[in-house]
Amino acid sequence: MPSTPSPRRQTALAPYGRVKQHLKTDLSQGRWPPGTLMPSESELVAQFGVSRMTINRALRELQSEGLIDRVQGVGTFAAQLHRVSSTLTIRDLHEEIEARGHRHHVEVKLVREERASAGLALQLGLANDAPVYHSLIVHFDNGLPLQCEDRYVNPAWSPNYLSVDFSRTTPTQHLLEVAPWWEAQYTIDASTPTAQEAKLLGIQATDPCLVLVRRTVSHGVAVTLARLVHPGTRYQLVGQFSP
Amino acid sequence: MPSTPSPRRQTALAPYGRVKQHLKTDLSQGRWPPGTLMPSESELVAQFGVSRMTINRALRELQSEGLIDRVQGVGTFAAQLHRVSSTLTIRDLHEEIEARGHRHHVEVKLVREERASAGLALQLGLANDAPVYHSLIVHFDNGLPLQCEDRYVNPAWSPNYLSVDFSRTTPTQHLLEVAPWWEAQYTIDASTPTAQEAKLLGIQATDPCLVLVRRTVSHGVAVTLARLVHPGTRYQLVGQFSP
DNA sequence: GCACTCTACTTGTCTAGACAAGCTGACGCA
DNA sequence: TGCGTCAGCTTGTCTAGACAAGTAGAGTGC
Repeated sequence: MPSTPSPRRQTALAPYGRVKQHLKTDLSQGRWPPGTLMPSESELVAQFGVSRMTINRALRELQSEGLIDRVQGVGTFAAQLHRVSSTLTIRDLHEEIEARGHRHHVEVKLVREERASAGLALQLGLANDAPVYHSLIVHFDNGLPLQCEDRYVNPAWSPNYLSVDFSRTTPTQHLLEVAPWWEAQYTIDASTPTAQEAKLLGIQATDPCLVLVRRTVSHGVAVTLARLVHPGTRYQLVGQFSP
Repeated sequence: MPSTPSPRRQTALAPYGRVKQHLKTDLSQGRWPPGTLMPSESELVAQFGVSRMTINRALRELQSEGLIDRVQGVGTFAAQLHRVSSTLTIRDLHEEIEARGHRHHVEVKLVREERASAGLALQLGLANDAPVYHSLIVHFDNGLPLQCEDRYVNPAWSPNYLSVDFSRTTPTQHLLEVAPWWEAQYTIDASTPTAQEAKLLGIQATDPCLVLVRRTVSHGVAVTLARLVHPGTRYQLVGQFSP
C-alpha cells in the first residue's frame, strides 16, 4: 500500500515509463558504457520506490528495444550498439500515392496464365511447366509512370487472379486479402531497365532504376514473386534509424 | 484445435508464451479477420486459467509486434496488416565485407577542412562558411571498388577527425565512438554517379548506382552527412518482412 | 590443485487483488 | 425528441509476495 498518492505531473507518465525514460537518458549520456553492469532490479526498486514488477516491465521493454542485455542469474548490461537496424516501411503504392494527395491509376499490360520456367518454378515451389499467373502492370502518379510491376502468382493462392479488376484493386491489395498472413524477402538494387520496362516507363534504356524484387511466402508456401522497377529520378525509399 | 492438453514440446514455454502462441496461430489461420473484436482479457483468463496479468502481458507483446490493436474501454482487435514494415540491417561496410570472408581496404582520397556552403550549413546546423570536415574515401572488396563514401562531419562532434587514420578505422566506426547515441534519416535511390565518383569506382558515368544518403543526429545536433555510392551491379540491400 | 557443495544474488515469471481511465448503451427526465 | 447521468464493460497500471531457474563465488573435502 503506497501511502503517498504520487502527484502525477502534467505529462502523467506512468511509473514504469518514468523509470524507462530515466534509464534511457542516463544510457544516452554515457553513464554505463556498453557492456557495463547496470543496477539490479532490487536496487532500482529502492531507488525509484516502486514495486519490482514495475521495474521489471521497464527493463523488459528496454531490452526489447535493444538498449540493454539481461542475463538470468547475472545481471543487466548496457548493450553494445554495434548492429544498427532500421525499419523501412514499404507501403502499397496506391496508398502511398494517395497519401501524397496525388492521383493514382494503372495500365494493365498483361494478365494471363503461363507455364513456369525452371527458375520460376523453383522460386514459387511449383513443378516445371506448371501453370502460373503472370501480370504486368504500370502504375502512374499524376499521369507519370512510377512503377512497373511484373508479377508471378501461385494459382493455388488466388485461383481467380486472372479475373480480378486491377483498375480497382492493386495486386498487392488483392493478395493481402487471399493471404493476409505472410512474410517476404526482398532485395533492392540499382540497375537499368529491360527494353520493355524502359518503354513502359517512358524512360531511356540507360536510365538508372531502383529495382525491388520481393518473394512472398505464406504458411511456408510461396505466394508471389514480384519485380518492381522504378525510375531512379522519380522514386526514393525513405527510412529512419534509431538504435 | 483438440482440447487435449498440449504435451509440452522439448521447450517448456511459459504460460504467457503459450497464450501468445495460441493467439498467433489463431490469428494466422483467420479466426478474427482484420478489425474483428477479439476476446477480452477476462474471457481469456477464463479460457486459459491464468491470471489477468499473464494474459495482459501476452496481449501487450502481441500489440507491440503489431498483430493486434487495443483500445482502452473498448476492446482488443485483430490488426489491419496494411502498413508493413521491415527491418533493414545496414552494417558497417568493413564488418559486412569481413563477414563475407573478403578482404577490405580503403583509399583515402581526401580529408580536409572546408567552408560550409549554404545547403550544407543548413543540413549540419552550422553557420554559413563555418569550418566543416570533408572526407572522400573509396572502399574496396577484394580489390574491387564497392563504395564511394563522401562525408561531411560537424567539427564540434569530432575535433580530431582530420587526424584519424582511416586505413585502420572507418569513419562510421570513429563516429560511433565519439557519438555512440544517435539517430539517422536516410534515403535510398538509384542514379548515375558523378564524373568523379565514376572514376573512383572504375565504372562508366552511365552505370546505375545505388545511392544512400544519410544524415545522422545525436542529441538533436547534426553529426554527419554522408553520401554512399555503390555500383548497382556489385551491391544489393537485402531485407525481410515479417508482420 | 581439484572437484564438489552450498549460499547469496541475479533475472524470469505468476498470482490475486486493486484502482484508474475510457467507452457504450440504457435509462430517466425535461 | 433531445440530453444528461450512470452502470457496466473494457484496457492500463501498480502492488506485495512468491517460487523457479541460472550464475558466481566462497567454502569444504579429497
